[in-house]
Amino acid sequence: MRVSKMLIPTLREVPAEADAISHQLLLRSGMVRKVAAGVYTLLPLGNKVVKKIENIVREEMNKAGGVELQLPIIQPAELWQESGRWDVYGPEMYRLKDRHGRDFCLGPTHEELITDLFRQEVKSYRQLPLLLYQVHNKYRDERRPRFGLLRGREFIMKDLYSFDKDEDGLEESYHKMYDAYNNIFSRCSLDFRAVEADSGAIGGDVSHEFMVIADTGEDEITFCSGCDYAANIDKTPCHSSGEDAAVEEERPLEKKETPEARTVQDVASYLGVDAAKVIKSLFYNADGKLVVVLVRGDRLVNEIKVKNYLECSMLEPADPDEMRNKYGLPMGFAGPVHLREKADVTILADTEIDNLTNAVAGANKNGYHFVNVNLGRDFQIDNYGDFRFAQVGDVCPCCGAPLQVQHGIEVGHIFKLGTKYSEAMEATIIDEKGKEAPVIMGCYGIGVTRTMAAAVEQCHDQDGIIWPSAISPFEVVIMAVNQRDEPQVNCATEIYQQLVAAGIDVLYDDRRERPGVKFKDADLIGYPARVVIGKKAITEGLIEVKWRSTGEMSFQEKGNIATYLKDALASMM
RNA sequence: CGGGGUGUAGCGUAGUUUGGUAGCGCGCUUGGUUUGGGACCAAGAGGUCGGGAGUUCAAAUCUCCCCACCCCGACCA
Repeated sequence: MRVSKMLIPTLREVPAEADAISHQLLLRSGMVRKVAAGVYTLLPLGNKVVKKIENIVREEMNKAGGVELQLPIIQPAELWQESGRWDVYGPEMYRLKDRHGRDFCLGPTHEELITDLFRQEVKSYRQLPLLLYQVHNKYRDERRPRFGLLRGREFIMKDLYSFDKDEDGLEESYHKMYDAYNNIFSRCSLDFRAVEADSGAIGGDVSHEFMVIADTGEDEITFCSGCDYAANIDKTPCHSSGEDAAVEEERPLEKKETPEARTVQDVASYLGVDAAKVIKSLFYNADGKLVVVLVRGDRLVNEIKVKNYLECSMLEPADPDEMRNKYGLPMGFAGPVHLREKADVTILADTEIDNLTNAVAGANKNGYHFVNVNLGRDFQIDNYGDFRFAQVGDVCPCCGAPLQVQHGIEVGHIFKLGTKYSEAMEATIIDEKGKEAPVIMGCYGIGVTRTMAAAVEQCHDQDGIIWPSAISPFEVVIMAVNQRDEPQVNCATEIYQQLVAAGIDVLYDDRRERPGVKFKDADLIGYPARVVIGKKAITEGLIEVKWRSTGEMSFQEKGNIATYLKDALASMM
């Protein structure tokens, strides 16, 4: 392909709307353009990257026994009503009506459609296992699309659904996908990690996320320095570190004035104590019931753990006005002591609260805190539990070694669904004994466009993108220093044709631009290899090759160039 | 949805406080010179100043309403 026939609108300056580095570079390198918030056009180069990722995904899915099909984007409401998700999904789902007033949605996901297809077409265990997948657009009206392609409202996803006759079959399908996902992201040359994850609203008990490691990632993951353990921080269990506070004699409860000290930090510094000595009391509305969660002042409440413990469908911070007006509990000064006298409230305490002696807690009076608060003597709780977020240095739940924390971008997520959808939608199969039972399902997603953006987040420098060769829009860019110099042009054309013939994905920058412009664009776009035809090529038959990732430059014999590039690129895969 | 911010040519921006009829850099077009890291000279084209209403002799600038986009939070298979 020649640049003169492409559309590669590179930008010299960073568009003001882009903050995330991948967003900036994808715009500047002429790969994508924004159409609306979270909606993007893939320009030729961006489209090519997407196709390369999709092909890797397809190859690995097919290798694992997957079969590709394509489900519609427009989906009838009836199927969603059947699964119960029409009412549950909320405003994130794009809903529309046809001319007859019938309800439809733009598919945010495809469990309903695949389950519907399955129940109509598959009846017998003999047809299982079945792994069906598609690579298609998904639509989610995110409250806040952000970071360019990392969180869009329209995006490309590969989703595969597994159908098995029993748990063992599901286990096998799940492992096939787990392995395939590892292969996919390895082939994309990404630094990633598979981590245990919360299965969330989709249901099921086992779930893994595939995280591309990047400081800018929205997710946090914990991993062990001593063993293989790795998990989403939402899911990481916290065990007591064993470092019980030094045994201290309980001192008498005392109320102290702490004007304007609302945050743990304020209170701790005002009273001159460590934040870990303060009991943080966070009030929640859990399906309409008031709940307070107590954690140490230096800890954060993990609302997912609270929600899972309470088995409630809604958990949100209690309304400060209601707290004050209805119960007389002032925000910032509320605490567990004498709390029950004021409100009917469930009191949950993180396990670490048990270790506190002579702690500090809000006095439920504006401008006051209690000091020397002791559990049992001064307040009671309903239950202990693990309600906090893990932190760096916490003990690994598997081996006890200290945990590390990194940020990541979720590019893949695999779930065991079980019978959630097959039961709701009566997708059953006949087993060996002639008995009818709901089919056992799993679902496995990869965000394709997100993977492209994640790769850029991870692979770039101050000059631009550094594509891993497997997903680069082209493997090699070739150019003449002077596109008006006939010998150079002839030589460049000749080598370009050689490379094409050798099966290398090569782009010829045949623009009559000055070399600096073409060099800058090559660096910005990030082709793995750059071939330059200069004077030396004409006088000595030596061709310059420069590698984007290392900056390494060398001269190759004109006759060897295709072989050299082919070998070098192969060794990078 | 709450908080904050920004909308001026394709991109980046000045001008807004203190109202006087829009400027700069890059890019684009034409001609010429140049050709190993975003060239130079000359001549040009390109703007409903996000939209609407209002105040005023006069609005990019002041007032009100709306919209879009970005950031933080909440939310999220």
